[in-house]
Amino acid sequence: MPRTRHRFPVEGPLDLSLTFTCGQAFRWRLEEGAWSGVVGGALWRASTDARGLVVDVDGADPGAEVVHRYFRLDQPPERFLAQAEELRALPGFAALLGLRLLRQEPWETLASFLCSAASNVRKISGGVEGMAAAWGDPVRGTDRRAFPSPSALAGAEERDLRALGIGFRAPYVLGAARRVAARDWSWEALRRAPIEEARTTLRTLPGVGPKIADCVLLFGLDRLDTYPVDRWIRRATMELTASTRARDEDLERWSLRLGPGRGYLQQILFHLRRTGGPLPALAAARPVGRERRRRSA
DNA sequence: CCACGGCCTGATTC
DNA sequence: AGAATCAGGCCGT
Repeated sequence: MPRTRHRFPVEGPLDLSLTFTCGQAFRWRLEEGAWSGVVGGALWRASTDARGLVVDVDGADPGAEVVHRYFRLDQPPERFLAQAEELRALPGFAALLGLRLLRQEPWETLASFLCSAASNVRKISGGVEGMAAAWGDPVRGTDRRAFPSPSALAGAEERDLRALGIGFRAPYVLGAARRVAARDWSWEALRRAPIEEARTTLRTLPGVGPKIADCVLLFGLDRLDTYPVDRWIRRATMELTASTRARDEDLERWSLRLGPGRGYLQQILFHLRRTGGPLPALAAARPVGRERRRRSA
């Protein structure tokens, strides 16, 4: 079986464990000391050594450039911190800079996050892996399968999807697969569209609201100028700004100050809040949204 | 515009 | 133990 080894020097910290388990991707697992995951039609095995990142590919090799881009090695973390001096100083923040935002395939990202509503990483992974097992093409030389195409999934029966444990999300995945498989759907157009237009288009898909639309843009369409507001980010941002009555929309507007790389910061804040508990208010904190006016004396 | 309950299901909590 | 309760939302009312 074909196997290709790619090596890359890495600028800045890289923490594969954090990167694969932080909840942006769902098909990576630790096996025999290396992280292995299916990307496209091949099995990748990733590890680090003193010289940087090592990726062994089983199956059709996509080429070094594709692997390099997948790991976003062209954009080291430092690049995203220019407008986030205050966040850098948060306890525990610096240790998370090894988290890298992957560039994933948009359809797989969409299907995965459709399964994320009121769920958790473990359960989402089960659903995603189950879809691959049932409708994906085998990866030669391995026991795993590629994530199925929209048209492959569009032909599935809802009960078979439900059998994977994704529950009420099954019709969303099916409906979205059918729409995306249609001729008039274009991921490339979405990549180039103004951000609001892209969000609006994504939200026409069943099961896609503001949060999932932003996740697809952030993780699947290389749009780091998004700030998906979920439960955890809501809490984190409210605490950072000392707010009590902010709407998601207000929190998102606040995030604009974090700059065009705010999506990366969002993922770090997500992990920080989820694993570390409440965050301290920033020095310059000012409540956002519909706070009651302080009565003047 | 806002608030609320329902939705599958499995893990955690009481 | 067996019954609530809760999860990285969305949708309809």
